[in-house]
Amino acid sequence: MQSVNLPDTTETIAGGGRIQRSNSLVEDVYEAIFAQLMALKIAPGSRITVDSLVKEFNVSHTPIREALGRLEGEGLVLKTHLIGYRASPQITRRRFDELYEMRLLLEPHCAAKAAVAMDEAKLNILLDAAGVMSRRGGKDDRLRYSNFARQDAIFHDKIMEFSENQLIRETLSHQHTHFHIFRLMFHARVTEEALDEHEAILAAFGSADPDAAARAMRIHIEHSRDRLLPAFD
Amino acid sequence: MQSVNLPDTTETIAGGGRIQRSNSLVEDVYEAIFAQLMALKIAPGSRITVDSLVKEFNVSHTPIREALGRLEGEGLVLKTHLIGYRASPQITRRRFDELYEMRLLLEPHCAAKAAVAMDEAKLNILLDAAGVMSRRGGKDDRLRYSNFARQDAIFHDKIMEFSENQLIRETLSHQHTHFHIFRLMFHARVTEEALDEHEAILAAFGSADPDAAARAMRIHIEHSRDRLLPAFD
DNA sequence: CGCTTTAACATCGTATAGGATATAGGATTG
DNA sequence: CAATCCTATATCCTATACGATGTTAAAGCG
Repeated sequence: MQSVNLPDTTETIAGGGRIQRSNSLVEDVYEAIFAQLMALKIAPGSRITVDSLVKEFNVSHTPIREALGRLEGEGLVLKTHLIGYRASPQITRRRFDELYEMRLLLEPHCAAKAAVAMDEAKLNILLDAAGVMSRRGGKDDRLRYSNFARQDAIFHDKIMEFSENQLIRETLSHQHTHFHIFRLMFHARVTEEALDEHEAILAAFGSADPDAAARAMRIHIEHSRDRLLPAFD
Repeated sequence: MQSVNLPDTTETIAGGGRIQRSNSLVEDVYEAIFAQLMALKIAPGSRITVDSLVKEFNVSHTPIREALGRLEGEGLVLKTHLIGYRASPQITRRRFDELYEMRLLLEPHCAAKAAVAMDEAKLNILLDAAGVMSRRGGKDDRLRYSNFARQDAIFHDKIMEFSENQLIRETLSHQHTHFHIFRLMFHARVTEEALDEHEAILAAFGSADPDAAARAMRIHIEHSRDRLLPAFD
């Protein structure tokens, strides 16, 4: 009788009548640790002992070790022999620069491709993701930023999806997990600027203009970089 | 008393006198499975049962599961609950296209950066990696291709290293593992063309010309793609 | 005060057992 | 004869106990 005190993902039935098979314990444990990393409940660099997770989740060593191995493969945790696991350290300034250099190489190009493939359905999805409607929704700053971070992630991810390069999409999405932790650590404030930039990208999509989309995306990423840069001071 | 019948990586002493601590069993098992995947001893898509590895390596379930988890995190194996692990399936045509699209976005840019940062020491490393000396070395076609594949990988990786973006380097290196398996499956023949293209890149590096380097890299990748494309017929 | 020794502790790995599920092959039934 | 059901085996999944080994930190000594 084991129980992972977590979002209950055991045996859900989708609308189509398809039975979504219940996840394995490894899966649940993985999700649980992942969520704790993303929520900073486990701080970057801090140690993660198997035993503490055993007690916390009420499961045995086996599935926890396997889940930690998977997290290690994804680069979210590190392992040192005979010392144990620890959360990956905070992103460095150097890594930050590298990430933005890569984003600038990939995302404008993909934005241009997405603009070509744009149609009304996709545009609506992006409008929704950008949260144009709920722009002035937040009162609490922290909650507001949390919402923005999620929206921003979905917005970019959807554009990558529409650009029809799954590999690039996965690559950036993977990097985003690290980046998300970095942003949360400094709970950067949402600036109206970022939302304006999103709308500029949307405008380019609206007119299905690939060059304008690439340009708007480039500017957005560059400004995003510059907004976050002070975090390293 | 357990023994992984594998390249003996237990306790090596580097030149500097530093003691490289003996790897954990998980590490050894990971390396062993990885090597088998890269050597096609485990075919893409084929099942990988824990028990068979237990018998083969003479170790218990625990480190094997942890190592398999790590491989899963890296995308080299897939897991289905209550069915088990299997090697990731062969790369699809679609994925192949996506990979080359991404390479074309990243590598020419990095080649240009590398050209700017080029000096004699780096150039010599690249000349060595390109195997300019041993160009006509191989007699056996298969062995010859195996050598070329390794050289090509190192050549590109070194260029990424010199372009000083570790993230891009890691990203491409990671993709290369999948790509390597694909290439081996079709044991493509080495063409003199590829070696000529490498030398064209080297020439651009020799004159520290970033534009020429980017151009040569772009051409090389495009040709590489076209050479491998017939594999999908 | 600094170094060495030692003891407590944590991690790593082994071995084993039992429950759950998938897959294959045979038996039953229409 | 074909389709369905059922049983048996292999495999996976998890839990648990134990031993081996290395780390860590405190204690002792020069």
